Amino acid sequence: MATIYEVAKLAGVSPATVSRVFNGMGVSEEKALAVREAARQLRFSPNRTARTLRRQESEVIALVIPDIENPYFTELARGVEDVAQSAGYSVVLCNTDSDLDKESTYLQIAISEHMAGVILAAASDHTNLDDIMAAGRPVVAVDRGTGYDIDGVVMANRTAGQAATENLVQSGYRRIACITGPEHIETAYERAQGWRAVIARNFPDADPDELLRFSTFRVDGGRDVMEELLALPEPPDAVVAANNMLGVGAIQVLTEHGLTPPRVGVAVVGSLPFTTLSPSVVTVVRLPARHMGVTAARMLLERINGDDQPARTIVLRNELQPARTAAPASSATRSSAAASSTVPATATPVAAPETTRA
Amino acid sequence: MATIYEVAKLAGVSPATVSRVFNGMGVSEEKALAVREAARQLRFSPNRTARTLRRQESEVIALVIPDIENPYFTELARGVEDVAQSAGYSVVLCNTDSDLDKESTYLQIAISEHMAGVILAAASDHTNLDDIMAAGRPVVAVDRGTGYDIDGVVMANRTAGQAATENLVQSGYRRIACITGPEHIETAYERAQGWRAVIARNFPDADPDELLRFSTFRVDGGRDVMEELLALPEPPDAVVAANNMLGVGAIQVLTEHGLTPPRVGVAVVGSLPFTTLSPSVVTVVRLPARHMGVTAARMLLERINGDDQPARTIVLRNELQPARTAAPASSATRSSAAASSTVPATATPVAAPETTRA
DNA sequence: GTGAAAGCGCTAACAT
DNA sequence: ATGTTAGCGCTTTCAC
Repeated sequence: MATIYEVAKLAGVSPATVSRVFNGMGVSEEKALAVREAARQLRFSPNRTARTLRRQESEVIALVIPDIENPYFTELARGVEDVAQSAGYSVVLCNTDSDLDKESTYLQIAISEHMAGVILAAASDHTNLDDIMAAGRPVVAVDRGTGYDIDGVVMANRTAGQAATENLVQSGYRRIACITGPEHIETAYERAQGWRAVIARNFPDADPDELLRFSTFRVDGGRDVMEELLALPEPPDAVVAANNMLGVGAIQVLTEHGLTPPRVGVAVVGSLPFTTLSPSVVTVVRLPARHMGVTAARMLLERINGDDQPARTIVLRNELQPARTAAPASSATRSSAAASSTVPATATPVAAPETTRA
Repeated sequence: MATIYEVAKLAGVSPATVSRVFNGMGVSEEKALAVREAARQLRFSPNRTARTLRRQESEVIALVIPDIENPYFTELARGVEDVAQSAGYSVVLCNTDSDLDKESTYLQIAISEHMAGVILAAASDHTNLDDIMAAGRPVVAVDRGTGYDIDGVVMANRTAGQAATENLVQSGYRRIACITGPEHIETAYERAQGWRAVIARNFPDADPDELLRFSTFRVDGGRDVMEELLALPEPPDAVVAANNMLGVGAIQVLTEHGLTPPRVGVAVVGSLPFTTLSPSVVTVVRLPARHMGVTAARMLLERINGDDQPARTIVLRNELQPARTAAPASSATRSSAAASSTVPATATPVAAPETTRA
């Protein structure tokens, strides 16, 4: 590739002038034109590596996520991308596979490539950010906290778990299980806490943890644990899945056992973008993943531009999309309120964020 | 961050020696130890930007895809990642949204960041690779060709379209529509060609294109076009969806109309990882996306390492997973062969690649 | 085996 | 407004 020196020579100016043209500094119209023409002829495109080395900062931001195959995270990625792109940044996606080593490798790369900042959905609560903080790179946490005092955007997880569970209770289910992710992941724990609270309130005599299962946040995890629950002497009549993947796994297993919802009630925290269920047989607590990405990207850009106000945490509100069908007749009383609170399947709700200072 | 100069001073050696230690060149055991210790103390990590500028090559490869929200491409990404990682390369994912401008921006970045190579699922057949070829960066095409004489890995698209259609014919369906992607995308066109061939052979009197629809390769596209088909005076009794997203959209609409498969037959080219359908009511032609990623990454690494044999194209074989249920009784004769060729829902077939020289 | 020194392509003082 | 120049941190000849 051509360099600014070659362009400068062809245009009859100094390298500095070429650089100025490409960085929007003050250059006379005449010379600017000559430079652009020369650059075009030589198919010149500035060497970002050299620029980054010199400037000590690149125009790329890293989005570090635990599972690229989870539509929740790809939706998040779209939000980040859209904001970043229009601000002139490119986004590189790093998939950690929930592996702390991979995650720390990517964070190290972010440092040593002088990336402008990082948006991180931490692999666990043990993620170490010492180095990247020391390097002065802004980091925004998404989906999960980190234990560091940094900006973050999270879902209202406890509320989401509660809403999902309450909906099942109101539909008349009475043995409601909960399938969630690894206990050391904040979202998994908090959504389960929401479930716990509703169960304790409605069924004070129930052994709270008999029907609670920690697993992975993946389809397989949902499958395994659902099988386990069905094999119980007294299986549940409904289940809360703490994320989309678990929900898919659980529904698959139920379907295979001939227990398609609503024969067994299902409520899922998270959207199911690629399911093909008949309209709304499962309750969904929609998580505004795209919006989370947009918000996080905006916060990161602010930090990149030097904003140094105290760290903020933004909690995004979720939206309940109740199932249209209620529990089968064999189940107990069902509130008529539940049946009436339906929502068209095609509704595209807008998530309103509620802001909190950390 | 610390530099090699600081490490060198602390270890009592020259910067060159520090560099050698970190690049596995011959250095005495004694000095190597001192360097490592100094590096540890200073939390030194080599500056990749400087290295890349000097070496004119970085250890990252770009994976450029049209839709990061499509599970087919994320599965592909996993394959690429696994191979790349174990070879010491990191992968950055670039989402073009099927937009030629975004795509060309990313290709430009790949050049100017001196990336080691690119794996590209082209946004269309108009993708311009002149610059990146001129820069001497290896490019491997995946999923779709590019019009350039470069390495590639593709699915057997025509065969896949045929297999999907044939399965519906054998199940007794007789008015079989085809929903496919944009005509200028190779995979969309070829899968439709497979459908065309089977229809022409079995129903020579049918107007071949009455039931053919080009759309986008997205859920919405599948929905819109499925609605259109159902509104026909004589709607189809079955449909071939040319990719996973179209399949999801089509099935959603059918379900909403109370026409859940197999009342209307559905065959999909591509896997449906997140569906929750009862076991195998739709026929799936499984596409080995992960395998495609693995293969492409291996080819790219060979090129990066200087291999300069003629360009190769590898065609991956697909695998038919027939629906377990056949057409409803209202449909015409159904071959008993179809009913017997079932496959357990849990089977995880291994895709065998077949190699071809371009 | 080891060190000295040049230079990758760019940007940002500084000087004019 | 424009040119000159030093230097970002590393790798790699070239001497020794």
